Amino acid sequence: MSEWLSEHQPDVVLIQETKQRDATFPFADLERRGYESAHHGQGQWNGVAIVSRVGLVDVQRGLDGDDEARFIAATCDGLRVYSCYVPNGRALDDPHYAYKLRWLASLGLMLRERDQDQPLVVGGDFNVTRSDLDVYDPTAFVGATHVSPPERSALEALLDTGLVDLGRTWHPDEPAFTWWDYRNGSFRRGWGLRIDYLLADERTAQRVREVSVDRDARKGEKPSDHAPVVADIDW
DNA sequence: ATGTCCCAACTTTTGGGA
Repeated sequence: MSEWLSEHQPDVVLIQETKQRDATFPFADLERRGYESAHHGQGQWNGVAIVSRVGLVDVQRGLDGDDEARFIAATCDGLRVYSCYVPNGRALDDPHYAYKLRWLASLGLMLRERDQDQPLVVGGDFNVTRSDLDVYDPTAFVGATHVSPPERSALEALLDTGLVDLGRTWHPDEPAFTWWDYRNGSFRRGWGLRIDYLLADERTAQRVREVSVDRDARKGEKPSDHAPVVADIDW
């Protein structure tokens, strides 16, 4: 993480699956590097954070009615940012899948009720593909989560509140995968999914210069199974 | 198509979650 910060010099970072309590989050290390942090931790699972070197105020932890650490919001230099870790769902007949749909609906309600004049970037691990272009082999996902119509509709409903999918807008024809399973040599074989998004309001989207997926971060020693989605915004 | 990784625990192996 700190190597990645040094190399890329981001102003704001949205992190998911920190998998720790607030007490162990490296606030001090990040501060030495010039970054303020807000963390909403839980323990072994979940955990979300926002790290910023351009200010960090008005922190909101948790989604209304949710008791898991999957949402944190803050304002960084006038830009409102959400860091979201959408429930995985596990299987279509698992209670966790119903929880996933409820969670997405709850985020959708919050987005519908927001101040539309407030510049906003909603980012994170959504655990949903928007379309089959986001899936390395749709036949391998028949009957699985991450591709089902209810999830995709729920994701589309978020965009319908006036948000732009920056990754797909800047890369309309290539998969731009963001996640590869640790198993099966999936990364080497190109078996990925695009499930991580940066969604911006239309005015902010117009100020975006470049969007990329940092695939290099998926290589090397003990990588995350996700690669960061990076947006360069002319702020 | 299920080959990894990590963590917790009634811990030295197993189960669960991603």
